[in-house]
Amino acid sequence: MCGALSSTKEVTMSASQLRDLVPPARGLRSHYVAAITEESIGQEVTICGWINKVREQGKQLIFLDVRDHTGVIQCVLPHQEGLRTEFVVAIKAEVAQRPDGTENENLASGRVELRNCTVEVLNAAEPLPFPLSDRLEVDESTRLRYRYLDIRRASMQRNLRIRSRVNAAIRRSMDQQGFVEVETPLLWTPTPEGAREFVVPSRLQTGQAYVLPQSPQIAKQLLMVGGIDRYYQIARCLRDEDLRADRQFEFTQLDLEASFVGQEDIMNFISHAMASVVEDVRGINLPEVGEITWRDAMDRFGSDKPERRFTTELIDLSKIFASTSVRALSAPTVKALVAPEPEKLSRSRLDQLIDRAKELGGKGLLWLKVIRNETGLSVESPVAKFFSESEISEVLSATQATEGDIVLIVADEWEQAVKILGQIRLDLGRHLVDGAVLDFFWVVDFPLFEGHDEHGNLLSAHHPFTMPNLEDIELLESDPLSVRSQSYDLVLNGWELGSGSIRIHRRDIQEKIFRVLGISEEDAQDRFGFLLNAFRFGAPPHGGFAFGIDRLTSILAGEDTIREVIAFPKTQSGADLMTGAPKPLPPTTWSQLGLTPRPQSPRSS
RNA sequence: GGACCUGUGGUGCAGCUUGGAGUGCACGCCGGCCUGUCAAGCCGGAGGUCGCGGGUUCAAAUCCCGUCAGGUCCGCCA
Repeated sequence: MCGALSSTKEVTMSASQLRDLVPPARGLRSHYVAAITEESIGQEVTICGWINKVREQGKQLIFLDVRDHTGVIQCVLPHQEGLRTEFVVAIKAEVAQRPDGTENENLASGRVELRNCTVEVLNAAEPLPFPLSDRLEVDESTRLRYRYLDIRRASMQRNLRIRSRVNAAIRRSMDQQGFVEVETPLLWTPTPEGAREFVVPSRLQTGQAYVLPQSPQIAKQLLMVGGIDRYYQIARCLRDEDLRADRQFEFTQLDLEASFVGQEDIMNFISHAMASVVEDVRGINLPEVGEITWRDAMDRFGSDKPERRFTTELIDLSKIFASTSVRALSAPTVKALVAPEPEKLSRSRLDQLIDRAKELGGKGLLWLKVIRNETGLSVESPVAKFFSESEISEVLSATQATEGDIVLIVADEWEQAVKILGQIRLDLGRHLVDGAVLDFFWVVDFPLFEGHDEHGNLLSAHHPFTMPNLEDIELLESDPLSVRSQSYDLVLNGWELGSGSIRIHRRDIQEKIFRVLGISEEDAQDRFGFLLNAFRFGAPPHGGFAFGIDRLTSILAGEDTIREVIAFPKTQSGADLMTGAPKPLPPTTWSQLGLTPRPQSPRSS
């Protein structure tokens, strides 16, 4: 999608705010277009940019719309051959008031025009392969093939400039809060667990490889041992995982870590940065960022990153069906959702929802349509006949559903049930939200562990250095799955912007955690010995956070995918359509690395 | 690894269900006209391997199979 006319985009940056961004002109130009106003009438100016449109009006009159990144202005000149769209020009001219009745209110510069123009063509241009107008939709692969042209479009200009301001606001906030920007290596070593990493074979030591960091996690903890106290970095992270609308191989995080502080302090640091960004980009004061516990988020919204901008919540029916004879509902947890816009749920749409529930790993989904008959409210459903009278009336009272409503029900293990219904809640309601609203909040009290691996060992929910909640430390051996961690996520509009935790700095607790994770001492030494060694020499208590700047920027820009806020993104299959990367390498390059590629990959054959 | 959607002059679409000549619309491009246009207008013109390969058929953009590319999602992403 590249439509730039949605309301969210208009609230992002007004014309007057844009004008504030216009830098002083230098070089060939005396003015940026947005700096030319009615106050400039009578002045001589030189503007530089691209011809946006040529309107020939006969032999004696041509209108040229000239564009720079700040705006478009009309130039009036007598007939002149050889001017075409997207030619690069410098125009020396006089600013004049437009004649009465010819003002254009759709143009910021529409009350003035340039006259007595001297047009210098700095460079010609062939006709473009696609129109640059934001009003016209263009296939994304075409845009990516000619990304340098796509970037000329107003929406990309705006998005990349918003991104720059996001970065600047973050740096300002971090600086104010006493954080030190430290760069960490890109060519590094594998980190424990987590995402698949990109590998860079070593030429000097063939057979060995560096790994590109999925995040600077370990590095920043080492900086705490090094006494940096408050570190941050706008860091590129690389993960060799499948791409999505909100995921690229390489993405950018604000990464920070601080010593001698607790969870609330870290959350305050981040909230300060967010407030700084929102104030800069949206011009509004961010209200205090609220909190919700993980348990609460899952129970009410079926997600650890709830979209709260529409109010439909999951309703617990487990008690009603605790001893039911409806076989599909005999499960530990029974959750219900009163569908928004039930009139849109045709029989076939409901069948799709059942398939969706199965796709999400569930056994299915029941639906009850609430109808009115002689005796009052009742339900219509393929499974209605299995329900007892009292079950139906209890469901109706628990859900407050009325005539015409459709109640969707999922029964399963608690986490499975809420997740499935939570996703369906999103599928049905996501389009109902007000795009201009920013709903920031913290999710806290995550569990320390999530389930077991194939060997029966516990799995870290965050990472193995996450500090348990000290109140729960006794439960580590007896009931580990109920141990809460000192970790926290920041959620914005149903997207997980980022997460963080207080780290373990005490050896005894770390050993205990490794034990329940099934990581032996040798194992630990082998995988992250350098970190454990560092911790032997006086590691301060510390914790940190990281959040995705691509996601934050795309939300602030009102875009649906992070590709819209990345200058040169890759496609879902990891290709760069402009350069053709990834490409085959010449045999000598492989052999220098001590590698032999498999003769033919399915892709290149 | 899997599911679904899309692929038609430079761009965006329609045509596909129900097979019958590359048929249509809008934008752009080229030429002409036009002295106040601004999504300019009017007239004329050029531009196509219907993603690719195979099959069915007298006949395929259309039906079937495969494949490639792009997208959305599941798995994956501590």
